[in-house]
Amino acid sequence: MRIATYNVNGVNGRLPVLLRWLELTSPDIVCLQELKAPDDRFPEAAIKEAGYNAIWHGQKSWNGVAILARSGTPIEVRRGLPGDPDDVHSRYIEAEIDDLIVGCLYVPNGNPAPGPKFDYKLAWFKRLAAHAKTLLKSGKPVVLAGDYNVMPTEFDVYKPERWIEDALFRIEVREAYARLVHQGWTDAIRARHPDKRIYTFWDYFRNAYARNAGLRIDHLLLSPDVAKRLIGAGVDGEVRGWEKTSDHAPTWIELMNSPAKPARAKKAVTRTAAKKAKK
DNA sequence: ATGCCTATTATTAATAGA
Repeated sequence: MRIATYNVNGVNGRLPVLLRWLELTSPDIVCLQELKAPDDRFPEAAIKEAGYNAIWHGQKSWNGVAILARSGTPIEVRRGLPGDPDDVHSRYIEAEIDDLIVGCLYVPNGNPAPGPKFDYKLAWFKRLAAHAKTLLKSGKPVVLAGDYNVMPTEFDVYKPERWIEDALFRIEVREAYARLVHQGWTDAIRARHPDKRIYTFWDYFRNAYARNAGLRIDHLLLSPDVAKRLIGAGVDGEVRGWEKTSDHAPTWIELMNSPAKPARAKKAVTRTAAKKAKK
């Protein structure tokens, strides 16, 4: 099964692009960010027509997140992160889809940094990490997918030195991301492609896409059970080249449909056999 | 160091994004 995350940058303005991409790649589950629409302006009918059930948490002008599922209905289990009842931004929604828990998130941008927006980003990240830990402890299979607004390492930026002071790359944010992953999550794209330059975002400015001046800021973090089922991961980069497109590209993982026991057992045997053969 | 580009909201300019 395929799970994708896509910062659409306006779900109504990008609707033709979104529908074309859904038709083309048929992901089973989709996490959307930056709907930029209030709840009553979510294009439910068009999404339904495309074959998806959806839940969403909208907001006027900015933010907004949604989860789409092709088979079955996403059952909403949470909207908003715990820890701050005064936080009015629509940046987190969580669903149960079959046996899987899917958290769809949109981390604050945080610029300019330092400043109150950066403080909000760090505080939000702290709440995300606390909730992520709770999810891990639950022992359920979990995917936390979305726009994290952080490039984890220098390898994830076209020109790291330009971004040192930026809220997406400041050391505090990189460390917060590293600590989150260290809880026991797998950064799926990096796990599948350890040596490959991969970007998920290209600025509208400066002809960034044509120059491949990109950032890797959209991530799918997998709990241990889900990580064992990971058989593929990638970015639908060509979508970034379409007309009236988002500045982000859809980012996805492919999971084995059932727990990975038989395949893993086979692999382990093969490795042991290879070792013995060497001796 | 800054603008560049693109969207939304509200009316021609401001704000946010990354």
